[in-house]
Amino acid sequence: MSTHRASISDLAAQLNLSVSTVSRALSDHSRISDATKKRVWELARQLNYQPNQLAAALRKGRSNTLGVVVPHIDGQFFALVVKGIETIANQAGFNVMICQSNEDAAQEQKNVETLLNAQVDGILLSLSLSTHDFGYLEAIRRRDIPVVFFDRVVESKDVSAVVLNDYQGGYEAVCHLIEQGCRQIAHLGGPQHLNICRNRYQGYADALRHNGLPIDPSLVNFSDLRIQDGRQGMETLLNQAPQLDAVFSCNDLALVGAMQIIKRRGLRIPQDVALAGFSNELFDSLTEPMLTSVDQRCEEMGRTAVQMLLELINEGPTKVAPRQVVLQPNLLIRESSLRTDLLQETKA
Amino acid sequence: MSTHRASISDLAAQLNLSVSTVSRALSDHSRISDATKKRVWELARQLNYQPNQLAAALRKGRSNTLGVVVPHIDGQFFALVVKGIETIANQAGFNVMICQSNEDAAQEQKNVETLLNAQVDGILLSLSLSTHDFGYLEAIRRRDIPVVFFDRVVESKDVSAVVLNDYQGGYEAVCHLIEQGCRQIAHLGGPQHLNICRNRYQGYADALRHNGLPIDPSLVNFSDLRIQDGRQGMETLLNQAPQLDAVFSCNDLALVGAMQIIKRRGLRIPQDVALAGFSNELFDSLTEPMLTSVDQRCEEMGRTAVQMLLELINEGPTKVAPRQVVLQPNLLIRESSLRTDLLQETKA
DNA sequence: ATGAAAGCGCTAACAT
DNA sequence: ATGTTAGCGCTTTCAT
Repeated sequence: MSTHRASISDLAAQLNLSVSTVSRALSDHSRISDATKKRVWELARQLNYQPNQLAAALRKGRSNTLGVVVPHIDGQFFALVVKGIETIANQAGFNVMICQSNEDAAQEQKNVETLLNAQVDGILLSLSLSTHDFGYLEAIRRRDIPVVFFDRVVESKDVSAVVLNDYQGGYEAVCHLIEQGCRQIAHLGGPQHLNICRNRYQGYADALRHNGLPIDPSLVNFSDLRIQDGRQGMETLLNQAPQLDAVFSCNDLALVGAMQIIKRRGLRIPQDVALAGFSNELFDSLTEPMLTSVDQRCEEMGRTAVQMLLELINEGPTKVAPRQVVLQPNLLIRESSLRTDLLQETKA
Repeated sequence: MSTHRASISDLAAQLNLSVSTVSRALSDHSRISDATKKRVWELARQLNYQPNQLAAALRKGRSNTLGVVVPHIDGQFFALVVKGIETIANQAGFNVMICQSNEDAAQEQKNVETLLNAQVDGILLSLSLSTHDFGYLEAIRRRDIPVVFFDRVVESKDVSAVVLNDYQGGYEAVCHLIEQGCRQIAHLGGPQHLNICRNRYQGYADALRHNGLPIDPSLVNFSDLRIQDGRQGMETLLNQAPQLDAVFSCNDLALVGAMQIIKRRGLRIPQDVALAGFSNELFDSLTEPMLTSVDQRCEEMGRTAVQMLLELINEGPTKVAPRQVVLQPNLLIRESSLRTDLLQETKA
């Protein structure tokens, strides 16, 4: 017995049928007799027939494969988004090819080309931090391959995209701190050329304003939000505004740094200083106290993005108008901000 | 101008050449004149010709795609392994398709079938926790598709695999604790039916033995190693062996739980109790004190596994004998175990 | 140095 | 209900 893989024509030959009949039988075509179908299926099982998807893809002009480009796959956020993408894509019978741009615009462009050459049916794309020139995206449009952006998106009404409402996340977190009785709320902000950081800051500012609180520049510190930036930022804030009673951070890493400084100074969390961050990182439940944070609904973002993409693929990119979906964030209240007894720990 | 994608025959028609000549020119065949090559390349550039890899793959019987099956993609470990895999695979001109089994044996089998149907040239596989029946792997062998296992492997000399030396990791961590002056070293162990947990425990036991220390059952606690297991395990250990002066944990999550209990009891780390864990999780540098841990060389594992797979693909699976690569772990010493002044913080 | 022709395995008109 | 035929875009023998 050879190691030869059974093909449709093998089945056809053994059954004295034409390849087309076998092909139809395999796909349960309505005008093939039940008897024939049974014979075909039985032999296919026996010979362990597996369709050659490459050939089918070539013929049909459709690979049943989706391409994904993310800045990186390590780190909680994109890993979860990808998980969401895979779940839905597989359910719909699509394979997924994942590429990492490593935050590099050139690599991102190469990734896209790779995916196009692999004849993917659609692309899910989250831009690298260094991508400023979007010209190369023309290549995708020229090929009529649908694209859906997620999280890091081209800000345009002409593209399909799904993003989180970062503004709302900041707004809710700060409102929560105010509800807990905080009145001097500081902010650790990120690079303001990034829309997510800008929006979170805007949410912070508006929450203060709507509650009749002033925006005090000495309560705001911008940085790159690494852990050491959080430490340094907190030192600065405590020096120039020792009366502060809460911190809202644009990410959780900087918040951990801030927390270290606060503890070191002998201040109590949340009684003296309440803390809230952004991203609901895994470690938020490992610190003491556990950190309140805005959840970004990563998996949902992934699921939504694929659903939009599948729609574009099935309807044809010209028929469906581009739209922008905005997901609502989910504030997870933990010990670091809860001054009352009720501890609301939702999900993870 | 149509949205039609240029194909080889388009180029051939426009240049009054045959498709075969154009095909050869594009692949820089030696017996095509430089003049012709230049004409072909020029027009290809103009028309933005992109080869249809599907067609080439069908013809060549080679898809230039590798399949990867991991238990899950979130979580530091596999994300980093995948990163390593992608790096090398892309360098070698291979695409990568990633599937998640979600620790489910049935899903894992489906993933493998999906990859085989997608005509991948090789498969990288890390087994799910629930995989006990390896019969389905026969399907891969029947197709002569090379496979390399990593981390969670089939323990057999007949398969190619790359794993970490978990025994050595446990051994080194415990030797380090002994060097720091600890003599009553406790162990938080994982499920002993998992070879990684068993090996780490063996490393612990042998390190004690080789240093003339007794193995005291009241210093050992087995669990599933979630954070709450770590807390509970530590309570138990401290109750039944209050004299303990160090803990080696089979993973870092349980160690965090243990740390919380130790702090709560007012014991100092590392002066009263020194701590060492396993996996070098991201949060190890966020806790106070920072946690000593055994790094698993995730990216290197990924890189090594692809290299082995590419070798199998290029040489043919029958020509290269299966081999098992064992990577040496890397102990990262941080504050939680360092009783002297020298703080050795290597890499991240 | 170039061309003609076959074929990878499949699907889908277009017959009958 | 089944068969015939063409072709997806490419590579590769075999000619010349």
